Amino acid sequence: MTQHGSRKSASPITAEDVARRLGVSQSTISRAFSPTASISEKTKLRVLQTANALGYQPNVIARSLITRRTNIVAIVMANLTDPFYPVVLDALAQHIQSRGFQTLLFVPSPGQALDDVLPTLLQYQVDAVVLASATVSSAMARDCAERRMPLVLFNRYVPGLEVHAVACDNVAGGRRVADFLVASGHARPTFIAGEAEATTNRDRQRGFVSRLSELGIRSCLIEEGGAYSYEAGYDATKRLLRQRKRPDAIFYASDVQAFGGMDMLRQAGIRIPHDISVVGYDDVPLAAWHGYGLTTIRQPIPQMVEAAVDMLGLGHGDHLATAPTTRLILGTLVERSSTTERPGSARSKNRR
Amino acid sequence: MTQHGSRKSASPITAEDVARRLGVSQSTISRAFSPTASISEKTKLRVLQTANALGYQPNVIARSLITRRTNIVAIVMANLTDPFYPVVLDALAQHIQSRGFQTLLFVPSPGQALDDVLPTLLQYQVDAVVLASATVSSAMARDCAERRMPLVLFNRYVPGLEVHAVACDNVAGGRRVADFLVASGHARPTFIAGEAEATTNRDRQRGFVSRLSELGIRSCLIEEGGAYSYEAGYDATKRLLRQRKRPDAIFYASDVQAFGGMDMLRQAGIRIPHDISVVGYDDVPLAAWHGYGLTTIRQPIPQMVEAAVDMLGLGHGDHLATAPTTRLILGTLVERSSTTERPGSARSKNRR
DNA sequence: TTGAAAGCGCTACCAG
DNA sequence: CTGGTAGCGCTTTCAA
Repeated sequence: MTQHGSRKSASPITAEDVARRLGVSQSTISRAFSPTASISEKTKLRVLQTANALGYQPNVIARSLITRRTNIVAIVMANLTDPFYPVVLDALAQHIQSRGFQTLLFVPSPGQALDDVLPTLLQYQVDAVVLASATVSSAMARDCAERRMPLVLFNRYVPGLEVHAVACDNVAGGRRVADFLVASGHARPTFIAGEAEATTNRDRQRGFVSRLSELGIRSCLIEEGGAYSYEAGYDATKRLLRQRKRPDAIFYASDVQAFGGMDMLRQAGIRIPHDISVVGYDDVPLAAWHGYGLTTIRQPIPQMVEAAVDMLGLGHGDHLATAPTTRLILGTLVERSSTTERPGSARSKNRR
Repeated sequence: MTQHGSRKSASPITAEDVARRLGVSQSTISRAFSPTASISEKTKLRVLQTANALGYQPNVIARSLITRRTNIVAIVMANLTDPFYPVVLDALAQHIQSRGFQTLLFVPSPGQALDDVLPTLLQYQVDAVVLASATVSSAMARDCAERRMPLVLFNRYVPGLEVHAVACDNVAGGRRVADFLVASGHARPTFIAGEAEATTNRDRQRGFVSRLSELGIRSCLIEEGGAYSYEAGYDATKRLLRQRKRPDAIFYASDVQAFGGMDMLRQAGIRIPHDISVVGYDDVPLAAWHGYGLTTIRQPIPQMVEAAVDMLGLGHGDHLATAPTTRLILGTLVERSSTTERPGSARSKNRR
């Protein structure tokens, strides 16, 4: 239908070209592509028609120079090899696109500090930034605030800092797991931690331990994991098994670690859930696979993504209006085959 | 060290601001940020210093308007939930960044045609496009060529079309698996296909079947998978097991399918590799996990990514010089615990 | 409703 | 080496 071609031009067609062809002013071309501009339906049609015939499309880069909005949102995300983040990225990118924005992805290289990447993104005049990797220093947060640059932390937050953030309610998640394990009759639960510094890790641990304590279990064993990774889960579990007293349940700070742990347990001849129940956190797609059937806390990615994008206040400048807040969203426990009732359990019903 | 701040300006600092402050021309500021421009070391230092003090950074959007290069590469990628692509994206993005470019990520929504997204990307004046999702129509390829827009297909190609493409040599990969399985004494191999239309799938099947045939096995069973997914592998395997004669080896068109298949086989009480050997394709990180230990063809992602980025000819315009070519890169077989020697095997050595 | 003109922030060319 | 000047392609006044 459209017939581009013929022109072997390296330099693309401009509004000027279309204008000349139609014998109208260049402004008229511009107006034809602006929904709010006042232009007669008739000329608008003529313009769009020949624009299409010539293969003309407005140069949004040039536009952004005057409108001061690029319609680009930056996403900073490392950990792409962790199965959790691709799901987040997929949801984020699609959500952003559906609002008419594009996604500039930044993947920090291993040693790269965030302080390096933010200036680069700012140079690109992005309209907003989502940080799903590392956190932000107070200096950078201030910088962004001064530049009126919407910034939201995803799945992390900085306690004392005035920054928008959205995360799963990890404390509540940890508590939920404690409730669940105790209710199903577990007496010697263990927590295997993840990335030591991460708020996610700390909150999950804190919620878990404190709730256990409230329920009368004060001796929760804690094994450091060191990282949110398969190997970390595997190794930590190996270390754990050297202890004299074996736990009857293990709560891993993340699903990937749980997978490593489950593989380790099975190698050691320990049956799941018969000998040890296993619980993870995230509910990555893998958790539902038959090979694992992992009971876990589901991070409500759709809601989290929606909240994050809302906070950016794309389009209207209402981001500026709202004071920086941390939105915590409740996860839900998804019960699968990696956990079971222990004798003496308070619950009598069987499930699923 | 740097002291931004003080200015509560919503409008960012421009080169003009810095110039005024220093009592020099705006051109001088520009030159200080251009490596090739001729400017005395002394004034350059002065400029950079006060620029830094004022928090000034060149607006690359404005720059790109005149240089006609945005230093942005677009990546189109769906399938983010397939464990293979995040690894690719990670490598691609980092590689692109290391060359001083940024990545504009486009994730097509489920039903969205590629014909929709390309115009959008072109509006953003990206310097190049990597297509790692779907393929390109000849009309679009022509469009890109006319606009001198470097375009490379990743992990796919269009047979009759003049477009740059890089992919694993899937035919060779399929043949390699055939060689391996026959050499290790397998007599009744089966292929479980993936996404029917994908060149990757077809090539793997073709290489596998043709090589088997050369080796004297003409009766290779083929089961349609329909998709590169865990469920597809699981279901296809279930169907397969209803056949009267059970295979002694299954080659899945992709790792994810193999995982689904392995879980199915185990549920059916079939031992891997004792009863059936399993081979996948991709070598996603998961394949190395203890729970699967999948023998598979490793896609050489680093080389593929490097080749792709080279083909884009970022920076110098040498993309235009080279005629569109399809670069196929050899994968390697990674042997793990999902395969074993069968009695009567030509190979006598045991392994790992 | 339309056209002319003034920039958005920058690079690039031209003199000096 | 530096300062002026002319745009890059577009949006947006301001008149007509």
